[in-house]
Amino acid sequence: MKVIEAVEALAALAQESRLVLFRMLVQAGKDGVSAGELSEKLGIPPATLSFHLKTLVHAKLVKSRTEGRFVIYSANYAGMDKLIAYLTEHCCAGDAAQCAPVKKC
Amino acid sequence: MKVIEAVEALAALAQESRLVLFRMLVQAGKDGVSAGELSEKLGIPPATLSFHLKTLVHAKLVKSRTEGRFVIYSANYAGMDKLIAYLTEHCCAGDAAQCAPVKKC
DNA sequence: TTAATATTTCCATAATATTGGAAATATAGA
DNA sequence: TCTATATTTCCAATATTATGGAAATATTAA
Repeated sequence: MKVIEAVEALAALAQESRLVLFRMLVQAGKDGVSAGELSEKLGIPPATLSFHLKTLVHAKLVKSRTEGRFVIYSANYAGMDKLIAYLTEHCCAGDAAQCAPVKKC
Repeated sequence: MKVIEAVEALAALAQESRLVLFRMLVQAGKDGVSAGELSEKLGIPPATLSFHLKTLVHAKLVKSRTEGRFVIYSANYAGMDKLIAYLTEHCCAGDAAQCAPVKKC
């Protein structure tokens, strides 16, 4: 993962609405949630939510599929894995023993 | 870790100069690096760098100590651990098997 | 085809973040 | 004390991001 990609993924999560949104999608699992349901549950107007979803999709943390008139969004676990791997690597660089997450494993 | 704290830590890292800066501090280890040396190595003017350092310190990802006229900055591994733990938890919530970082452990 | 529903794009406004020169602050040494 | 060095704060310009109403697009069902 390149620095720019990491920055984009971090920026996508560095906003309260989007972090809450992402958590909701992670909890929803593979089935995902429609844009409308997300808008309603989060109390965010459709246009605003669409902007945030686009940001997360572009950062490869969320994916979408179309089902009829509905667009279903779901967490992209692979993208999140890459981000966590990047952070873990750079957190531990030079001295792995300093990094608790690795010690715990 | 609360959502707001996670957002602040993510935002602190979601900027290229700061992510590169943080990586440099992680690699430098406990000894840390002075503000001036960071400014020179990164090619960022002192005032701008000071702004970025303040952002990282406020997010608890970096700490500083004063040595004479110098201010030495170093990575706060504990803070980074908390962020990674938060992300790992919320990445895996609901179905731990989906999350590669956990499977690898 | 027409009406209803779902979502996105367009656009303007508002809010927040970034940048860096210049001045202010702080410490060390002569 | 005076000067040099290190860093931060102040401040204003610039850039980026967030917000949401209204219009546009797309699909379904009647």
